[in-house]
Amino acid sequence: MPELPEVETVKKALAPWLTGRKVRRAGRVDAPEGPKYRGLERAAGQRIEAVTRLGKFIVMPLSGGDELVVHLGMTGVLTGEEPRDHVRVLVELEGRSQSRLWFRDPRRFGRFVCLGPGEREHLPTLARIGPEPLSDAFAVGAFAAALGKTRVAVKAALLGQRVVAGVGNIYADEALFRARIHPETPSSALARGRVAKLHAAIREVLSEAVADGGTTLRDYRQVDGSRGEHAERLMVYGRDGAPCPVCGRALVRTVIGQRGTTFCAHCQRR
DNA sequence: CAAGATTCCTGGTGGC
DNA sequence: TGCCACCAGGAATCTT
Repeated sequence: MPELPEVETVKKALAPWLTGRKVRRAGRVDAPEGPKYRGLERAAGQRIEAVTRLGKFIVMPLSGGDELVVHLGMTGVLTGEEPRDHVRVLVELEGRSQSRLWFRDPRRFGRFVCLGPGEREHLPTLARIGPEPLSDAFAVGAFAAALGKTRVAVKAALLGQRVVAGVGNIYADEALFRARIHPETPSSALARGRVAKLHAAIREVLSEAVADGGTTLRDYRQVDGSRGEHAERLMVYGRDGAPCPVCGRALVRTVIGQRGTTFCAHCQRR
């Protein structure tokens, strides 16, 4: 799924293309009216001042004070080449070259909206997003304090986006494996040393995946259509039944917070 | 408020 | 081009 490394890769490709361009028109294509595509018409006439990322959200501040916000969901793809089907949003830019940005999203779990000042409450997760894991804002002390506030499974806490931004199902499993932490461990039960290991593991896993251009399992693609190469380096995600890379015992699968979870019951302890 | 459950959606998969 | 039930999953929304 598109998580921080995938969205970061997309953002890097979009930034040189879109920054400074003026929106001629933006709107829904093959999609029903609704909160997932709200307010797009308002982007017309405004210049894209920057292409940034907050967790899994792509945020583009506009010259008129609004902002375009995109979440890729599970299957969302941003592209400069016209897709054959499942186009949800089209943004037309002023100028002759590369003047169309398409949002293709077969499953429609993604969002593409234009928000005015103070309207981020329309995206509650964005409004309460946690610190960026690859920035200095992600401090061990604050991470420990946030984890200490709840007894939900540590994996569920990581997926919540409030303790740390941008971690999804793939990298939660990978980080917990590296930190040798059982995914069902109550968040607040983690000793400080283990929190520090998890903090480091999250940063390692995400930065390595960013260097690989993300993880392509099925739908995710870089903006130029190429695959992210991190899939072959995954140690546990999607590998249930395969041998643990460390101890060789079969990796097991369970469900935590309605999410498939793969881990090593021997190496990862509560 | 916290925590868990449900919902959205459709391509891919596996069983028959 | 066989048919079809079932699954995956991020975030919003609903329920407890």
